[in-house]
Amino acid sequence: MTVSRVMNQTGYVHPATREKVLRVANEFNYRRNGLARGLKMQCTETIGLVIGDVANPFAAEVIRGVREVLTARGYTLFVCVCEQSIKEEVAAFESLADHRVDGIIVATRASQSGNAHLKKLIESGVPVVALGRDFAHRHTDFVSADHLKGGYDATAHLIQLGHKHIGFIGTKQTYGAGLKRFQGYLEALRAHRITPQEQLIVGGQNDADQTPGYSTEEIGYAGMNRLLDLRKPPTAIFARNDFTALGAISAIKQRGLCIPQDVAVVGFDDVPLASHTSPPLTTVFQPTHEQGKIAAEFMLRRIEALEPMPRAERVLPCRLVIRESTVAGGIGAN
Amino acid sequence: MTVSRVMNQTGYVHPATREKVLRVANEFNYRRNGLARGLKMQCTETIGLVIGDVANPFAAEVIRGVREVLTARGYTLFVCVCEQSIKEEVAAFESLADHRVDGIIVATRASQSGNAHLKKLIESGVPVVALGRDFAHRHTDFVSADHLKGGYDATAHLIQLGHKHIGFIGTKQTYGAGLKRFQGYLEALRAHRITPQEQLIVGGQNDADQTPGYSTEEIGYAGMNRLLDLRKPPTAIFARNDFTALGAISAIKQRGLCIPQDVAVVGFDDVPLASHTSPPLTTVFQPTHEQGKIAAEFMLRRIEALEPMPRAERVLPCRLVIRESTVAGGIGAN
DNA sequence: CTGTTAGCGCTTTCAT
DNA sequence: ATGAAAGCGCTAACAG
Repeated sequence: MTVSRVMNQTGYVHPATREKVLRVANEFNYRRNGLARGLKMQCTETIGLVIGDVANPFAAEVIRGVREVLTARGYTLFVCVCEQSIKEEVAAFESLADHRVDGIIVATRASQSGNAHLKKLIESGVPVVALGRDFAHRHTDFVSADHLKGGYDATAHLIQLGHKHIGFIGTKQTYGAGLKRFQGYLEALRAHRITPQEQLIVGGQNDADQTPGYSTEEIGYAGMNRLLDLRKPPTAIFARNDFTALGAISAIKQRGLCIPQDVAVVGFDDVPLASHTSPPLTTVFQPTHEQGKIAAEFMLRRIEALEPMPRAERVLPCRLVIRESTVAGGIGAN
Repeated sequence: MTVSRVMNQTGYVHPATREKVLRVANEFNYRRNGLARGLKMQCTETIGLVIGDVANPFAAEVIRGVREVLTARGYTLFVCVCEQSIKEEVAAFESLADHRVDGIIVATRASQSGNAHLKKLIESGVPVVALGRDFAHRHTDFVSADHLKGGYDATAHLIQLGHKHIGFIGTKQTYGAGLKRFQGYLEALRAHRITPQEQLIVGGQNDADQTPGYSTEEIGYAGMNRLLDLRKPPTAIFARNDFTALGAISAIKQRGLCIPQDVAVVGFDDVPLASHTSPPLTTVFQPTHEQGKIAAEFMLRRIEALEPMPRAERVLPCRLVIRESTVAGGIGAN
């Protein structure tokens, strides 16, 4: 008991006794048992973050934002990665819940079974915040960027430059940010009286419930080649994310075509690399770090509220960043 | 007790009772308490991975490799990220140890204070495996790529192409992979009777004990500009990693110089993007995924051994990947 | 086949 | 200023 008082710096302990305790503790490499503590206290001061693809800069930024807020408040973040399948995502939920984290921030792509499981989790009393992922629940906060508007703006930008034949590259999805961006693309076309054309839309097969991963360079490269093989290839491309855009750029250059003169390209995310490609990539910036911070704040508020709180929502605006991959004349264009 | 038997599928339980238990458990959203279980069992079937910079593809690959092995054996991986400071790294160690993970894989950059803390951890009985990080301890396994030889090979490749004036770009370090690569650079120069020149070596200041982060495009870009401003700029560059190399490429192109004719560039890591840059980047591949797998295997072996095991070491070979940033003629060169 | 006892290491409360 | 008792939820070992 005295040891407990010394370790937690709580209650009165004789200075000499404290010294002795600390000395002996150090000598025997004593370390308090967080399991026993958590068991007694009914909280672990620990938050879990479930994320799909750590390779994506998006993940890194989210983690940074979340951590920034959590560590400042004395919480520890445990990140669970699940890139292979929904099964692993569910396993991550189970693990975190088993180990009694105080809350779970979910930043994976939504899916039927994932959502179902999440709902059970919430009903068993675990505070949950959804980040950039469709999930509606009365007791779950939600933060995301406005992917729909971002997709719309990117496409409208191309249209305003005079393009009418605009392709879309990216894994087809039934959920999530990718779908929203695609919908933005469709809406922008329709708003400008351009009929979307099936053959201008390419990407992986519809495997949303199988692979939580992101669209890659490979998909961009392969997709672009498919588009360039058309009798009437597009004069502009909206790629679902920057990596896919880079793959597309690679394919375009390989055919000796010029960007943006022959084909203009827009990406999404504004990864650090986007300003260093040649030509620098026009893209849509999303405030990832900010999303992480807000998710963490939502979570802490939820935990520290004694009673179940109503849902909080926050959708942050994206911002079109125009570079030389759509508008010629910059130094970096070639 | 009967509930415990049902949940763990151990011992004999009457089928009817089992049914009833499961039904009620489901109804009340029962979930076993991992804290209590861990407290009793003295193990949590959980491994911690401490990593510095998740933004780096290296991290993603390590995680994939580690996870692959751990999940197959029923362990859960908790990733702790610490990008800001050694202080955060130490906090991550503390947290993981407090929560009684069964072992800790450390993949941050080595540092004085980090190492000291790690030593205490090991002495308190936590199994530790070091990945790609200098750390010598009798009871700690070690796995890494051969960064020294990789750096040597990259530099030797440039020398064999006829270059004598070869620059190095990357944060200066006193520990870790970056230092090894730099040493490889120096050794290769000396082996070919070229005297290293101070002004050809650029990078951030020596802040190894402060920022566990990696060398970035910004450093590459700024460093390259510094080198190009010299009266006699280098004809070839070895960059500490691919991102730094990309920054350098960006700077070179911006001056209207050609790669590899005016300046040849070699990176390190072979990130997925390296084959998609223009020109495609010559770089040194390191088997990151493999390192993750081996680290996890070492860890499990160590955990499952009843007695303290002697140190195991494994240094994996790197492989030079020659592309058009050093040898002209490829399609992607421009 | 099921229940009882004890104890994992901690903290809250109450006594000294 | 320190200690004793009780209990957090679980499981190993032993009854029944």
